[in-house]
Amino acid sequence: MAARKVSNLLGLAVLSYLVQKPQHPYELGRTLKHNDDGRSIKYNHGSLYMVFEQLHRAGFIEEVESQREGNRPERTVYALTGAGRVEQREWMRDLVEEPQHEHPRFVAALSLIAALHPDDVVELLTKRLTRLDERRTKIHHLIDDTIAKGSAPLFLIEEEYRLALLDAERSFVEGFIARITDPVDGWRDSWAAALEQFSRDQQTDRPHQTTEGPKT
Amino acid sequence: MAARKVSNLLGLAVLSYLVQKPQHPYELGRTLKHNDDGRSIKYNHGSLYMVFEQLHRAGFIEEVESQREGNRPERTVYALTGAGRVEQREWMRDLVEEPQHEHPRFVAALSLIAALHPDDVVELLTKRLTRLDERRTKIHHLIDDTIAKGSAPLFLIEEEYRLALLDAERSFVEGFIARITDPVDGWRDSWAAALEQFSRDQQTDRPHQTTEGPKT
DNA sequence: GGGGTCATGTAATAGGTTACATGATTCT
DNA sequence: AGAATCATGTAACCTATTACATGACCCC
Repeated sequence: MAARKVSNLLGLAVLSYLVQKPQHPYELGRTLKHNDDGRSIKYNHGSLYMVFEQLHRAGFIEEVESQREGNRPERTVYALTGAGRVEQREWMRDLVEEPQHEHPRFVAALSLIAALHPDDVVELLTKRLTRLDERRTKIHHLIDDTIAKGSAPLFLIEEEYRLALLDAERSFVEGFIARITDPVDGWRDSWAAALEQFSRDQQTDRPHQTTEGPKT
Repeated sequence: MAARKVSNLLGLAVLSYLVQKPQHPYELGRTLKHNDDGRSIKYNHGSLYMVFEQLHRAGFIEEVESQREGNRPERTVYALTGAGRVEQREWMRDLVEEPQHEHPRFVAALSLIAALHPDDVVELLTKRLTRLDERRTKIHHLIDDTIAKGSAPLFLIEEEYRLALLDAERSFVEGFIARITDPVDGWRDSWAAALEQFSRDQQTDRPHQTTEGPKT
C-alpha cells in the first residue's frame, strides 16, 4: 500500500466530517473542538488550514463557494470530491485492519531503563501507578457523564479502548516492580551492581565490558 | 515542567549512549541499528545529525575531537557535558513517572468508526485479530531468541510491555466484535439503520439529524 | 466607548524526512 | 577494472507549530 498523499490524521477527521456537509475550515475546527476530538486526534488551529490545503492539492476536496458575511474575512467552503470519498473510506479501512508500528514514549523509556538505578525506577514506577489510576477514574467519569447525556456507547468506544490499555499498563507496571523487588530472585541487586561497576569503569577511564547499560 | 529543549526521543537515546563514551554520529547510529533500537525509538539517518546539532546548541554535548582517518570525511566526536548528564537523567525520570497523552492511530480510527458499515467493521476487526496474533508470535520468538543468546531479561522489558498491550488490544477487539454482532442486543442493526438514514438525508439534500455518524 | 474575546486567517520558524553527493572498500 | 556497497555527511523539501494580524461582537 503506497503512502497516503496526506498523512496527518487530522486530514482523516476533516474528510470524515465533510462527508456530512461542505464546510469551511474554521467551522470544522469548532466542531472538532466541541466534540472533543482532540482527545483522539491531535488538533491545532494552525495545522487545520495546512491540512485543508494539502487535501485540496491532493484533489480530495474542492472549493464550492466563498461566502463573506458582514465584513468578516472571506470563508472558503470546501466539499468532498469523489476521490475524497474513496480516500476516507480506504484510509479508515486501513487503520482498522492493520495494526501500525508506533513509538510510544514509555517504550522508549523502557528500552533505556537500565541506565537508571533500580531503586529510583521502583519509586518512579510507583508514582506512575497513581497517575495511571487518576487517568482511569477520569475516563470512567467521562464515560458515565456522556452516557448520562444520552450518547450512544458506540461513540465512546475509543475511551473504552484507552481504558483497556491503561489497565494492561497498570498490570505490567505492577509486575515489573515485583520482578525488581522480589526478595529472593529480584533483579535489584545485580542491576545495582552492574551500574556501580559501570561507573567505576568510567572513572578509571578503562574501557568497560557492559552486560548492563545499553547493550553494545 | 517546562518543555525540553530537544524533544525528539532520538536525542534521549543519543544522550544515553554518550554516557558510555564519546562518539561520532555515524558510529552511534550503527550502534542503534545493531541493537535494534529502532523498534522502540524512531530512527532515521537524516534525523540523527539534526539531533546532534540540536543537542549541541542546547549545550548537552560538546565536540571533543575531529578525527580524520585516511581520506574519509571528517568525523566529529561528541561527548556529554554536565548539563547533558543532568538532562538525560531528568528526561528518563520524567518519562517513567508521567504517563503521556498520546495519539495512536487506532484511537483515531475508533473515534470515527461510526462512518463505516458495521459489517465491514467486523470483517476488518477480524483481520486485525490475525495481524495482532502474528505480531504476538513474532515478539515471542524475538524474546526467546534473545534470551537464548544470553541477554538479561531486563533488556527485553519493552518487548514484554508491547506484549501486554497487544494482549489487551486483542481482548478489546474481540469484545468490540461481540458487542456489534450479539444477536439479541448487538449494535449492528441500529448502527446500519442510522447509516442508511444518513445517506438518504444526503441524497435528498435535507439537513439531517445525526444520532450516529460523527457527533454534531 | 474602550477592553476583552471571538472569528478567521496568514506568515515566520523550527522540525523531520528524503534525496543527493562523494570517497573508500570489496567483490567478481 | 567496473559494479556494488559502505561510510559519512549536506542540502532540499515538506510538515507542523507558534506567533502575529485584523475586523466584529459583547459587556460594563
